[in-house]
Amino acid sequence: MGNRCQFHFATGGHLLDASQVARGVPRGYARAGSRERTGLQLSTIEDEGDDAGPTDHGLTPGRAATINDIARIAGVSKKTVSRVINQSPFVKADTREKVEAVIAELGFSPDPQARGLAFRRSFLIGMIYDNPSPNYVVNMQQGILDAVRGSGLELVVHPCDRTSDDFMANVRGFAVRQKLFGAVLPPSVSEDERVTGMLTEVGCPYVRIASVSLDAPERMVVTNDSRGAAEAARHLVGLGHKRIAMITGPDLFRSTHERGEGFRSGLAEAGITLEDAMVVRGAYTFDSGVAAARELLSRKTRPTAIFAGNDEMAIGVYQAARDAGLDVPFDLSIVGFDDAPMSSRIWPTLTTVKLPIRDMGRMAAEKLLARSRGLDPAKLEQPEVIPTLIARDSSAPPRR
Amino acid sequence: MGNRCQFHFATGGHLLDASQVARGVPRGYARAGSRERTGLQLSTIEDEGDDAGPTDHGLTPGRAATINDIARIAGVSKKTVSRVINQSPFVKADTREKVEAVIAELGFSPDPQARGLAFRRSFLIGMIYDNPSPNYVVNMQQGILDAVRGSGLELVVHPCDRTSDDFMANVRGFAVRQKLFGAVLPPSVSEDERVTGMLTEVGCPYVRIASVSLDAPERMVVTNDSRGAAEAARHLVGLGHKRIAMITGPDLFRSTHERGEGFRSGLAEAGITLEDAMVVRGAYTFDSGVAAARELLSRKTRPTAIFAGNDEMAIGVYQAARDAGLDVPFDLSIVGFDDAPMSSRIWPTLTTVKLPIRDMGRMAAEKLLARSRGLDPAKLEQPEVIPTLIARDSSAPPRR
DNA sequence: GCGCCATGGGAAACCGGTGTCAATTTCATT
DNA sequence: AATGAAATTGACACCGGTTTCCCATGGCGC
Repeated sequence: MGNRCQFHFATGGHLLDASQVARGVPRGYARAGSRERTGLQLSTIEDEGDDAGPTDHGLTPGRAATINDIARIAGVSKKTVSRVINQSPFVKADTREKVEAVIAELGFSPDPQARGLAFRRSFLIGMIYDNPSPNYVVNMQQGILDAVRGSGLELVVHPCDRTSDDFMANVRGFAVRQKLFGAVLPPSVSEDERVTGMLTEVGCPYVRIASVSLDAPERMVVTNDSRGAAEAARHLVGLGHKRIAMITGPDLFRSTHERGEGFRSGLAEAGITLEDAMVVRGAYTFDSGVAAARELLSRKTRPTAIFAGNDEMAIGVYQAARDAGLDVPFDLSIVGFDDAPMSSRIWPTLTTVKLPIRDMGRMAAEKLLARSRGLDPAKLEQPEVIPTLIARDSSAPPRR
Repeated sequence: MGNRCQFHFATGGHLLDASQVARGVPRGYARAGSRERTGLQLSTIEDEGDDAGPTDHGLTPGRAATINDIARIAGVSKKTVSRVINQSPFVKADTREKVEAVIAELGFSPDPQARGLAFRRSFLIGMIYDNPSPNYVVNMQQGILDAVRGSGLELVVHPCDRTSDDFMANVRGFAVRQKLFGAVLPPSVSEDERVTGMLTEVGCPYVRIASVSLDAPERMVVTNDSRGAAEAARHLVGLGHKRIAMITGPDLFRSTHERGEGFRSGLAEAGITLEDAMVVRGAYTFDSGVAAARELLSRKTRPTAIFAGNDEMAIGVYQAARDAGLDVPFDLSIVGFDDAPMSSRIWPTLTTVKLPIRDMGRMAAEKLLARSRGLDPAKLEQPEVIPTLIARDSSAPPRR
């Protein structure tokens, strides 16, 4: 077996050969400034090619350049290099240029670990979630990465189980140990006050993503689920439906309430009342959707349209409809929520309410970043995220 | 150019107040050993509750305990504490116990940044991928996390675009800057020799996940896609199909070849030849599946069964079949590959070949970890991952 | 020419760990 | 009891940055 990077030692091997330390990677740096004691500047990072062939400066080849190398070669102290890196305004223009030239030439980039150690804060954003939907999770990750691209920040994923005994200790340990730069909390973790309280206590910045404002604006990305659900109601009403039912999510989720209320009020606008008998609780799972729909469809006067709290359950409704011999959309219209990938592939394609999850992730990360920049007020007061209705083939006027 | 990611503070704001530094978090530690110059022991971490109320030792409250505190209180040098943390065998039993008691009492846990700085290696595992399937990505992340739980390692996700110009510089920058503990490379990144070559060059350990062995066993998790595809072929042959077609993936992917060859040889076992005319290239996307199936179904003698290289395309076949007025499975049997979540929700449910993605992620991470432990040979020589056929409702004997 | 003040820049300590290497103990032997 | 090897332990430098504190410099007003 190859012994590249042997880490064990019981066998006498020793590990992590220091000679294997990586080489430098080129970067570029930005300008601008603040006061001394600037603290935690994120550098603008561009991964350049390997083209910047450094002329020999007496560096050990194979060893990444450090701030000391830059200082020596540029003929300044390391503190001055640090000032340049951190965009301190107290550096004369020509000194700055000289240092930046050396930095560029050697492809120097500051070590995040060393920087983090000195800053008492890492350059890691944690995404802490307890959400079973791969689509949601991946899109949100993408969004967060969209926002941090080039900032030197990285994304650490931390799925967890909110019902587990050690949930709080686990999350706390994660945040504290990693000295997180910030945490992004999607539902349902975002709705857990224990978590936000604990994060505040340990000094970890966070941004919550939820269907209702639960915190200060700079710590919230609010998705107006209620409005999306109302939109769904209007859509069904517009098609001429009167006997309308809904399958809600589990009580545990804030979105269950918002989507329920939104739908109810959307119907109310048209003078239609969502009867209690027409509301069945689901669990945001496929199976619960099947069961709930079966129940609804067995009513003496069955609904002509069903709004499910999420797509997963809506797809379950398809199955119940099939079992009942109902034709979708003519015998039964179905509307979901989320726009899961499946929704546009199933037949008939599912009318649903789409949440721009990736954008939400990006916005959340941008709020986290805003603190380290000039506290961009525009970023901090981003308007609510408005879901959009995507009308597809699962909804149609009720058969007369 | 957009100025997203401005880090300037022209506005004078400075960030991340150092006073926000987090507090300590309780931990426990493990034993075992090696020789001096041990290096990089992963500690066993248990997130205990907040119960370990430390008796006063004159620590600044609100500040996490450091190795210095432990040393002072235990009456030993910090180096000895370090030895205990790193499970060095050169510590007398009673000294170790004394130190461990203090560590437990104060809930001390070593700072990964400081440790990483000294080790010249971080405690981060990078998952570097270019894979559009949320299901694949999330499951693999889960698997990796399954393996690293309690080890103090964290997972940093790094999606990327293999066709991008700065792909290599980007990945290299990531690995070098973060001094990754290791990288997990799922397809298609795992098949890119430029990446593995670069990682080797910069001294970053990695494990590749692919449908064929491309590297030393300790750096490979091999999924026998070929065997899975052969299983699919046997399944269809067993049902009595003779006119069988296949929709392959894009040439770019190794799995395309493996699945193609496996299917071909599976049919060959039964004396059936997969005619070239019955093989259409897809792109692993829904739309390409629809298009490919349309083409196949327009042949003078249309196939009675279609094997698609992945579920996404298989679902596309459903649509083409519907458009052609064919009943699945009686007019046309469909078999996919992956067992995407959608496959068990669509109707008729899709017969498919399931890859234990989560397990694959776990195995990959375990190989990474094995290096830092006692090089568990069992972990390093794990057998191939065998996909399993899941027979559902989309396949049936061909109509007479 | 002198004193003052604002600014640019450097020396040294420090962040919280680990590696090196020598000093101190412990213990079996002679 | 002296001796030498092996087992333990600690002092100190160092990882690669940042912060604190202080000095040097230069322009300006008198």
